[in-house]
Amino acid sequence: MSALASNARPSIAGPQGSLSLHHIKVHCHTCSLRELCLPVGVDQDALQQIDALVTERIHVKKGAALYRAGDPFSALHAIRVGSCKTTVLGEQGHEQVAGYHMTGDIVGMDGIASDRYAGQAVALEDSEVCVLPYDRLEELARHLAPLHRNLDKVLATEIVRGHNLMLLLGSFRAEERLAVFLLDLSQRYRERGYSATEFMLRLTREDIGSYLGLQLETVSRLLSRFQAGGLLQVQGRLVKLLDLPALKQMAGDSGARGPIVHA
Amino acid sequence: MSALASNARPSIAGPQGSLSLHHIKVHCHTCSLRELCLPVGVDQDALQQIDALVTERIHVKKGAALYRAGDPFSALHAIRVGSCKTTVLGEQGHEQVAGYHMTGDIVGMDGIASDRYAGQAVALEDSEVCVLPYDRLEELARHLAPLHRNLDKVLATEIVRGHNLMLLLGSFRAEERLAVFLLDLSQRYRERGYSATEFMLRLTREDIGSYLGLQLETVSRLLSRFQAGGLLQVQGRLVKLLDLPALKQMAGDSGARGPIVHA
DNA sequence: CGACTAGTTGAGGCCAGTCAATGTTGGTGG
DNA sequence: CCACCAACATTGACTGGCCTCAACTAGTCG
Repeated sequence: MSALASNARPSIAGPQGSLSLHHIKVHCHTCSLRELCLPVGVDQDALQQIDALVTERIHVKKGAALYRAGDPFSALHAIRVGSCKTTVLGEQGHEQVAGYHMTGDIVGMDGIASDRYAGQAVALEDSEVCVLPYDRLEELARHLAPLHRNLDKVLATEIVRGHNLMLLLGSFRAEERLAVFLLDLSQRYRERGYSATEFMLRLTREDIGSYLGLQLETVSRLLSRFQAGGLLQVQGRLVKLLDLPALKQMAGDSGARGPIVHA
Repeated sequence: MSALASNARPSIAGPQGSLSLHHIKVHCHTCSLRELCLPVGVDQDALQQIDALVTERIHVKKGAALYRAGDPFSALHAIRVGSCKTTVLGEQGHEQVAGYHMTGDIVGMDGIASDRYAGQAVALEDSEVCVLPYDRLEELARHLAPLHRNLDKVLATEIVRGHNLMLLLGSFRAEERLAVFLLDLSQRYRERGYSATEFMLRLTREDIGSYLGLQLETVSRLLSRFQAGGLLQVQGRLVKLLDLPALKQMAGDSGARGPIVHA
């Protein structure tokens, strides 16, 4: 229904031929994600060098893992088409969703710290991923200051994302968390040129709950409640946001953990 | 009482004189944190270069901020003596403790993402901090591969710390969170040569609660409960861990959000 | 069509939040 | 030195938000 339900993209065939039906040649400088992904703001020459180190652009089936917890770390992964969830693993095997990632996002940074991935990344739909070998990336970054800077920013942004999530999990009540989650999705879809008000949830209720520190029943109930209140419309995984201002108010205006205002 | 209650350190005077009473000259290569801080594993020559970029080693009074939310980002801060807490700031002004940092830790990474600090860092006692100008650090890292690697690891470790905290806040119950917190402190004090079982909490109950997503009353109650159960002894901020195995079991054995076992 | 997974909704209970009163500690100035 | 004050901490009583358990419905895929 919505534009983003499909991942159709404009032509991605490069100008220099050599494209087969089953394996279309993709390059950074012809990729529509140029402005979202790692190479923002680098010049043409640098772009080609970055392109050269992306040796693999792999297809990942829905439900398959880009990498697993404990795998030796070797590369970051940039999502070209599709989406995935990342998870953290507790000592006793408990798993929690740590992130939902879409087109242009980079995942796998948790592997840098200990040379092994700490969690796993699982495709939520058939996806296409650029594999960025980390040692070559690091080496290249030494010569390309803008790339170096971008790489550090990507890491730092993930740190900030984590901090904001801590705030969400530590100080927000269930309905605030869900509102923040929906608004975050809305914004990210808009940034990618999709509808900000109508989109498909690629995560199950359970995954959303895991991500937000809630039970799946709570998520389901809240969505129903939001719908009853005219904030949105839900039909399975399809969500239509009807009242963004009200959602924004719910997401924060009351102040985190503020006194409950009985309306 | 305990060794770690004081921050007394062995002599820090360098060999090359030039030390005044009020401003003792400190250098990376004579700093006792060499093995904990940024320059782990770099050679003598590189160490001198890192040392050269640390233009300031500032003293921060208890309660004073190393940096504030919104300040333009210019430097990372390495804690040489003392400790601090870092916080995240919500849109509506709500503040939550995001980290407790001690000797050798590096703070201020949240500023890299947007060239402004997202939260603030506040000293919990009179402390001494090395200021690491970021642009010079980045520049130097381009020539010193080991430093580059260390810097990235520091960032990545912060990412993993964030992920683990998400897990803690999203999937653990109150007593599990507190047990994890205490064990984390225990381990970090041990790594620094202090007692792993007897230490001073530098955070108030409120700060601990904020960090763990709990109310201060809950923290207080839990500490009392732990004491009643013989797990530890508390007297204000002084904590003596009496039963580490039991604490560890409480921290995870039940499995996060696992079924409550009525003993 | 049956088995399975995902989602919804209801009933009830518990963990932790909230409100409130009291105790304790540490710093400051008379 | 001690009185005083403010910040920090403890404990109790009560409440309520979210979890837990459970039954039922709606799609999906072999």
